[in-house]
Amino acid sequence: MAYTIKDVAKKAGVSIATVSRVLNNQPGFSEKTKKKVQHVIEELGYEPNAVARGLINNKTHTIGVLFPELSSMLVTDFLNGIETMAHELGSSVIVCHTEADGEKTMKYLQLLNEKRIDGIIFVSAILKEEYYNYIRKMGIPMVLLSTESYAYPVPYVKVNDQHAAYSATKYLLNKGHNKIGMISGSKDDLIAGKPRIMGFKMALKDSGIAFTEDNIIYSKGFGFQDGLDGMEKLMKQSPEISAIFAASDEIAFGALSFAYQHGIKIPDDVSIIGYDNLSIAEMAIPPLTTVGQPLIKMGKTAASMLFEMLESGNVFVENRILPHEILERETVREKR
Amino acid sequence: MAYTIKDVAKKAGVSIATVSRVLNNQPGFSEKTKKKVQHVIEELGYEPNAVARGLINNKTHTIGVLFPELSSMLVTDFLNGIETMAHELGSSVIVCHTEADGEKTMKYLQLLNEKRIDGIIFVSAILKEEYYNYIRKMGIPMVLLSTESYAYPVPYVKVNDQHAAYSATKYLLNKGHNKIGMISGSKDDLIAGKPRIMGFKMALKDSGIAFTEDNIIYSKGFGFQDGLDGMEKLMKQSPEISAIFAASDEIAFGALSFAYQHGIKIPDDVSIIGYDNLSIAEMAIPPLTTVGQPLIKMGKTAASMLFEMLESGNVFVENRILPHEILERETVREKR
DNA sequence: CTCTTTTACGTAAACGTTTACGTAGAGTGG
DNA sequence: CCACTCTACGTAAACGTTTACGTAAAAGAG
Repeated sequence: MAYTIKDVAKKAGVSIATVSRVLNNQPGFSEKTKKKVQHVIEELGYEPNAVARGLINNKTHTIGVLFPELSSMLVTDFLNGIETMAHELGSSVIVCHTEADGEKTMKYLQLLNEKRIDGIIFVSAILKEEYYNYIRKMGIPMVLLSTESYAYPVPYVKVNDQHAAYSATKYLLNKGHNKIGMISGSKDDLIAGKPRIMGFKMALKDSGIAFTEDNIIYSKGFGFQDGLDGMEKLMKQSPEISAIFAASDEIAFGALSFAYQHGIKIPDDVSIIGYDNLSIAEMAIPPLTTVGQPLIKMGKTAASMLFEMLESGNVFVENRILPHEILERETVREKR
Repeated sequence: MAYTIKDVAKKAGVSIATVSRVLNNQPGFSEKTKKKVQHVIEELGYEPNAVARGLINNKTHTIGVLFPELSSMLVTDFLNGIETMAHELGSSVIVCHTEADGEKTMKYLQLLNEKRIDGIIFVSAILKEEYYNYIRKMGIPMVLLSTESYAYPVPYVKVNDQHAAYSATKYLLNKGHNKIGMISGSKDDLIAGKPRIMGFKMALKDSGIAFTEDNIIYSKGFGFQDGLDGMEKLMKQSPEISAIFAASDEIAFGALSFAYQHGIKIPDDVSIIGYDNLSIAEMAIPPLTTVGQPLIKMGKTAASMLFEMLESGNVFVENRILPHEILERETVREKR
């Protein structure tokens, strides 16, 4: 069994209170006893028990992160950012993947509650009433990452999807394209679906280009297969378009693949711009032009916000809208 | 503040011992009091404090996972498997990314020790003496994932890299190629580097093909850039080869990209087989033929092993060599 | 030199559980 | 109806810390 504070106290010939004080740098000990205690600690290799500390301090220095899925490539970077910042601030991260399943999510929340974690980061999913109420009862701070809640006052960090989509579309317009299509995610998705569609439409409108429903494909999700299918439909439905805005990089990969399989040259025949800037975007063939979210930074920011709330005791903190940027690579070409 | 067992006891008119007994289904209470207690629990929404439980039971139902980096695409699937199995078995997962930094790793180990986690999964990195000794002192079980230790008796789960590399090479040979190159990782990497090189050489030898050092490029790591550079060197150095074994999928992507940029047709001019079967392998252009590791399954297996050790109290458990498989897609072609 | 303040501790309670032990009452066998 | 065994509890200690409170000695003020 590992040594306890008692062992240290006994060996150093002081009380456990004194040991605790030097451990936590609280006033009330002389330089001499400090040296003595530290020496014993060193000698025994004593390390304090965070569980016992957690019990009395009501603080576990652990936060929970809920992802809908661990397979999406977005989460890697988010997690990376969160973990880096959390560790920097002295906390550990427990990951949970809910598979976008309400029941599973509630089970996880219960587990996290029992573990008495300090805070929650909720990623890329809709914050249902049930979740919100439960977390509220837990009485710990929460921040949303890459999602937001219209119903509840929960701070979030995101990019402005509508602006970003607007930028992407505008970028294509500026390259001389005027027949532009979009492969969007679900139009019922209020977080990642609708705003991007809105941004797309708005950019067209602002450029005086008529929008027709034929130019947009609504897929179910934001995955590779959706891109593959979406591209097929779009090409059939609107063969005249010369550029496409894909609502995610994975969709763009699907579109790229379909194009490759059917002899459509990218960007010669049609230009494609993606959304996300996943690490593999630059590995694509050809390297994918995309509007990038600062994924790692977003993760870091979410973690910082959480710790800010933790320290200040505030239940709310300012939302953060991080800037997107367009990464010009090789899937978009000026229209001749 | 959340309710405690005392609140439940008082409200139910029993002692805390009784509440604890019904919570843990230990004998010593009547059906009637059980109902009564459960009713109060329901009513208050009481949930036990896992921290207090951890303190007295010396078990936190939490395991730690150490990754060298969270950005590699392998970890997503590993983590997915680990988290799924751990959760199934009632434990949470704390992720740590050590950035392959010894000092950082030790810091993490110390943190995990203080948190009194139940076990450790150590992924894709060399188990240094320092780490091993420390974990040993912690007195908790550990399993290695996608790595192994020659120096210490630690159970691991892996695929047989040498066999897998042999299979990959053999696959190319069977397609009629006899000038085969390899872009390997570091030859000093005893886990992922050397065995794959050995398998490659052995397959050539068994087919009676002379091996020349010109046909192999030793890169530093297993990333995209390594593939890009490696392909360039290889093409310059040995233009006669018709097929390439890439020691990782990311390397293969790099090679694919270089080929694309320089008008080398894959698989018409040269065939490529990768290693890993990352989820993006099938999104490549063209879809990447590769020898696949069952990544998620490996993660699950590692977690199962850890829990087996935890339950049985054994310090050791059988190693698991999981089968690899060749995924035939479109980057390898029969040689005319 | 005396009185007060400060310093440097020690003692013990508290955090929320589990569990060994004790005990009163019910049930059982003869 | 007695002796015994169960059953169904309650009491209190323990897990490893932190911290409020008490106190003796040292330091400082006059």
